[in-house]
Amino acid sequence: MTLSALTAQATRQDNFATQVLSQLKQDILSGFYNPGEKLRMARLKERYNVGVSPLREALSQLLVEQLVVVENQRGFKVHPTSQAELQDIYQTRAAIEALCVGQAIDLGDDAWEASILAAAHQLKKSAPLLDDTLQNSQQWEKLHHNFHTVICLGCQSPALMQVRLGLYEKASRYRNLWLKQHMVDNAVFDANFKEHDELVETLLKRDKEKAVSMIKSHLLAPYVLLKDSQF
Amino acid sequence: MTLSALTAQATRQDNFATQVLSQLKQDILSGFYNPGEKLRMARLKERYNVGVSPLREALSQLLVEQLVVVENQRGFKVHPTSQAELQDIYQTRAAIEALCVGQAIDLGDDAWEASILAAAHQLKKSAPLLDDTLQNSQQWEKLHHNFHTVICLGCQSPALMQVRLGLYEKASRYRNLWLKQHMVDNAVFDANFKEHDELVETLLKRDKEKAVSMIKSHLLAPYVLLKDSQF
DNA sequence: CCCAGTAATAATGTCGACATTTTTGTGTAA
DNA sequence: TTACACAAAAATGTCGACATTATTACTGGG
Repeated sequence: MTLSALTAQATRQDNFATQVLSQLKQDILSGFYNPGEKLRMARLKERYNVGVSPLREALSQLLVEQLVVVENQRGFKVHPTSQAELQDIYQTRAAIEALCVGQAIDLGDDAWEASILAAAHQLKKSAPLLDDTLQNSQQWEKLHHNFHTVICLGCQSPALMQVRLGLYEKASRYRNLWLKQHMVDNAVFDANFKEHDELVETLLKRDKEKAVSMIKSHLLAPYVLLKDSQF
Repeated sequence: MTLSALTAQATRQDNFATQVLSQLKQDILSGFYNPGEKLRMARLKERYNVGVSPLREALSQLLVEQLVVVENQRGFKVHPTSQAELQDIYQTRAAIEALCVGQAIDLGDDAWEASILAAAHQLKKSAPLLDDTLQNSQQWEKLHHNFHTVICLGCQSPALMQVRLGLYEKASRYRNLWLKQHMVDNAVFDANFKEHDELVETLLKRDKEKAVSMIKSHLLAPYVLLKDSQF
């Protein structure tokens, strides 16, 4: 216990289940495990260097987040993918994030506007690196997500933000699976630099209707690419 | 294991964690445990007749649903309540359910309309019993929730329905805590029988704007009562 | 050759035990 | 009396072991 806790450079304020949760989630979202793949305990124990108890706790949480499924006495599997779920997730995500943006425009203050400009700036600065390594691509995606998160934070609703995050994660799984399959990186989705500038402008002008509409199409753009793929 | 599994009349297709999850959730939502109350393992083991493993799995799931909180090495507590969260939950719930209703009006078919009429009928039939026992009151609340669920099902989005359910549950916790505190039953909230009739009519007419508006005010009505209470 | 029934193998779900940490209780000194 | 240090008690988090259940392999009959 002390051994692996230290080797894993664990903050002592997290228990094993919490650590395993984030690793396991990352592995599922990144496509390390395939949809529907059986998650045998022996293998998981070996990979994450923990016993079954923390593993089952982590898997239980992923169960609620619908990233794994369970059948009694038959263990855990990675949540299967489907065209129907892909569509549901992307469309619902667009609707939810549109809701966030709409409320943010009503409620956002000066600090909100400032944070948007800051996030947009960081995003733009990292854009030139896009064609570079996978790591840079992931870094850009992180900034991209941060940009949208900051916008949504203006809605001032933790509940909405949490729902939004869950949908983002599930969508990112489909995106990652697609990227893995097609051997390209995030850059494919994000040729729309201009959209961000225009979005910022629209938000600062508090043009609710246009901003909501832009967000929806912005988030559904990747779906158009993904929807005809095989998962 | 076999013993308690049988005494609890357990369907063999559910493991202990699943059974404990529903009981524990029910106990939290019903207000059996107080907000912020410490959930000591010894007590939980005794109450639910299981070991720590299934308990921790169930609690892990409630953690994701934000019905409990955890601090490392200090165990689990019931999620605390707050005015801020009360407001966030009720307002977000209204927004989400309005979204469901809006989409349902766009997508709902004949079967959807029929199911609404059926649910409304059942609800109306059970209304006369309202002043009766606590059990009838809970039965009515169940039918009431079913009525709204059926309406929302027209949106044809499992993701949205799941989000909606989570918010309903959290809202119901606040409602139950309030009821417990004020020593009255659900009937207080539901003097609005006419609203249901009018809502059905509006839905069948596909008057989206009016239906969305009605749902919002319908769901926020209890909040007006709750918001000035002490939790 | 293929299928059914059965034995073996493997994997799951649960509990009890142990080490670690937190909390409680007690006594001493200022 | 209050504050602090230290000891005792309790509670948490984890693992290994065990019973139960599912899966695979094998054998014999059709």
